[in-house]
Amino acid sequence: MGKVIRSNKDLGAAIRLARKQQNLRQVDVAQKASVRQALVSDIENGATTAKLDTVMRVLAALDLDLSVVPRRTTAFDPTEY
Amino acid sequence: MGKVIRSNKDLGAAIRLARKQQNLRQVDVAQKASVRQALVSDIENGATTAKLDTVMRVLAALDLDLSVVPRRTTAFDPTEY
DNA sequence: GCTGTATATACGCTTAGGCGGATAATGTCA
DNA sequence: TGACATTATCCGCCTAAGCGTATATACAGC
Repeated sequence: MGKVIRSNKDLGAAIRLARKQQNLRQVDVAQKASVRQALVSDIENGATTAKLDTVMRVLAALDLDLSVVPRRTTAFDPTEY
Repeated sequence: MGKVIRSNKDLGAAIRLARKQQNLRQVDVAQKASVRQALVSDIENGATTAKLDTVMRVLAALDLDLSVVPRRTTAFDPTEY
């Protein structure tokens, strides 16, 4: 299911993708999350390792959730795809 | 699957649970994550809104991953439990 | 009780996140 | 190409995350 995040780059990519899919501008997301447009830009570009707090607000603005999942060491499982 | 995180409290609980299940001390996790024991304590108690960066390191130390998932608005689905 | 182990707090310090505000690039389209 | 919309950067500033170190509780087991 969800996209695994292991770096700020990963997070930025996931956020940008979700934002595009919803046809939103950085300003829109920023407003919903109560942050500046500049910060959304930074996060999407992986330019800052934001605070968890901030990340969750931005994700919420995109109707996304953060989730903790066991790190998979198992082999590729085709039934999951 | 994974546990949804919407606050630092949620995160702390998830981390503490995982740590206990692996019979690890805060010191052990701290070392693996290259942070102080005191910080692990703070995070587990939701006392600080840590940086995403730090959170990921701690989770990695517990063989956990952070994941972005769509926020579920759907009704309760018994097949998932 | 006492002793060792684990977790929670404290203090001063450095670093970096996020702000307001503005501006520079970049894209887009008529 | 010009006008507009969107995104990327920059400034100074303030706050808090995280550090090192140390200590204070809490939690065992004997």
